[in-house]
Amino acid sequence: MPTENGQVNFAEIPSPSGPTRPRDITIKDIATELGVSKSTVSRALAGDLKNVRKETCKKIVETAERMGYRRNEMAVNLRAKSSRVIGVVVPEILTPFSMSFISEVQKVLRNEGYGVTFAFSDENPEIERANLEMLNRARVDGILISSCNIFANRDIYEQFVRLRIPLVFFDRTIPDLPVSCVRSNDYLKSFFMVEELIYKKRRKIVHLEGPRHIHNSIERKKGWREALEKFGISYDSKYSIPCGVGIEDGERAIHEALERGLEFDGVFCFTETQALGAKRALQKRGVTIPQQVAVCCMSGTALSTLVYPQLTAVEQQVDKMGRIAAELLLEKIADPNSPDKTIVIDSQIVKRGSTEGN
Amino acid sequence: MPTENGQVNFAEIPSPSGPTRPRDITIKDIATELGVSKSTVSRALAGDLKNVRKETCKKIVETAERMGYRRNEMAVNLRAKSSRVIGVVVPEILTPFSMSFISEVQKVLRNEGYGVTFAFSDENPEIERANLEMLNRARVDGILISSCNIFANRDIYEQFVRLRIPLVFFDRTIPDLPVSCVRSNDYLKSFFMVEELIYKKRRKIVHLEGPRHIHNSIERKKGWREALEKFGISYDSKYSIPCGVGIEDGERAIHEALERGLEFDGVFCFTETQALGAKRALQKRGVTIPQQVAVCCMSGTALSTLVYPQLTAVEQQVDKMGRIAAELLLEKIADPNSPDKTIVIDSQIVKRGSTEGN
DNA sequence: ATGAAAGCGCTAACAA
DNA sequence: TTGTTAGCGCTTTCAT
Repeated sequence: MPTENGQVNFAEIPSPSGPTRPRDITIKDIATELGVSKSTVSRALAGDLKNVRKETCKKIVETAERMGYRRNEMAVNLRAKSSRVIGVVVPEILTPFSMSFISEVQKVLRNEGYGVTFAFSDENPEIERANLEMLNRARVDGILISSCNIFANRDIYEQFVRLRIPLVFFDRTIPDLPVSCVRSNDYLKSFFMVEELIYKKRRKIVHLEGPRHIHNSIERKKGWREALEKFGISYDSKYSIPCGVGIEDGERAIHEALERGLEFDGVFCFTETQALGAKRALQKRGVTIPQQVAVCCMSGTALSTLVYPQLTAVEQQVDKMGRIAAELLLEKIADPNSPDKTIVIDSQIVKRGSTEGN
Repeated sequence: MPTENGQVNFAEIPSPSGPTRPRDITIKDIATELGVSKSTVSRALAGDLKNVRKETCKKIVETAERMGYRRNEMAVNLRAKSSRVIGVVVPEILTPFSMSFISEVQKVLRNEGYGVTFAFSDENPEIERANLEMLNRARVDGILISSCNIFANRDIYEQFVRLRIPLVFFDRTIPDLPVSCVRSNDYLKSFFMVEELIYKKRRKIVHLEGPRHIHNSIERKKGWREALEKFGISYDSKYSIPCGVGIEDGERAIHEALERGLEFDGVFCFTETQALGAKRALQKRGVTIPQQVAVCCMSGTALSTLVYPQLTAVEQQVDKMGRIAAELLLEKIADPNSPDKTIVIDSQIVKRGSTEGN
């Protein structure tokens, strides 16, 4: 419809692409609406009661509300040179360990006003690298990472350290890197678990080793070996089977062991996923668990009690690890020059026996 | 150390707070270094071969590399008024369902150059609301959500629709909302599962109902009821037990049923978490599963086969749901006026029987 | 093929 | 107490 002066009123013509997204309200809009300046609005909205009259403040907050103003974090972040986002990088997301960790970290950091974004490496250093680069471009304020490989991405970790991007490792840590980290006492826990199996009359205990590119493998193997020795069971390399960390890896390892005619009445796995694979392999062969063969691993959480009732396990205190990791990171962010800390969680060992029946 | 002209060279004085984070390299730095303008650098880095001489381009890309330039996404996003981030909101993160979904969505969207950020509602509408507001302030380009309550946050969902922020619901959808959504055919799958139990000679099948505030509850209950009717088992309201979605809820419901002396040989649960609770309750009472009582639920993924071997389950095709959800969202982002679609996944029903022994 | 300048939305130093 | 102004790092007209 033409207006009085014969001009076409564009507002009335539906655009060919239909209705479009309404422009967001900015502080400038509020300022114009009230006839004050942007800065005053900014100050009022920030709750700066010292520098803006209470009355003006109230007025501004109200109109902001009314107009549906929502602060544009992108602009704030650009100015502040800080994204208020923390990146969390985990090697896998299937086990309760990862989930509980993520959940706890999320809780702590959100509470401090940080957004949390996750990246999953899928046990693949290439993907881990891509993820780290992505987080870096996004200018995250810090990174929590459980590495999938000691060697492969060391150069990036070091680069991040040089760039002074706060980095905290958890669970799968990297030796000799100047960063803070949290991990559990792998040696102690694995020693304890194998000891448990022995108390349960198992003598021929296979160990599905973790791969060399994961630091924890060594400690856990040591725990297994020394527990055996404590009870006079001499080390036999046939019983230590190198094995990847996936379900299929665990499954294959057990199949092969059975194929080779290896005799065993217990399996101590490096990961929960291996344990699941081992379980599957044994069940396919009709071996009952834990009657004929006991399977054990270090598990994520109390939830595991329900989920994997047949597996003997020592629970790691994942939520504690999550909380500590988050706090270490916050410390580094607050003061990049604060000293690095390594925290080993081994205070309480929570034992859980496998359900005998089902 | 004073310089030649007697001035103090500040660079040599360690700041009291120790070394500080080196300033990031910007396009301006590169421009100055090469004596060209910011615009040229920007163009070259964007690979605009039509508007910058090949030679200049190469020179710029090289120095960028050498100086360790990393594009500042925050600035890009502010200018583009788009964060290139998608938010995913899920009610819980314990079950394989959520994990698989997240994993799949992540894969698809990262591939399209989007960052993905997750928020967990913990089955609490207040938290869900807070999360949505947070995502909104962060100006996410779109949101994938599985709602934790049909009623509670309807106003926000509608607000998002009005603001034309692309929103796609999955699994737990909301009736009569003008948005795209993906879900499974709850009726069909639950009918099928109960039918399975009946084929296995169960006649007294308890249903742990989902709460009224979740849409899927109704369909699943209907499936249970009609499967019973198909086999001439008449509906008895005592066998339909209202129940929350948590592990504890399932546990409590079964305890109470046993307490009341209700006789049953099967339990059909609304959620996996309920099923875990039911399992725990039965085991505490020494009831064997599935010999005395069969427990079943709709489960997340093939992983469940390993994780919950005692539970009969119909697998939802979660990865497919994830892929479709992501694609629907991308469609909406590309064209906000594209028509809403509702996709019901029911093509294949994957059956899985419970392990009898262990 | 390249440069100058404006502007995304916000905050903060400085001025009034 | 409030306003003016500059600038965070980038892209993109428009001019050269």
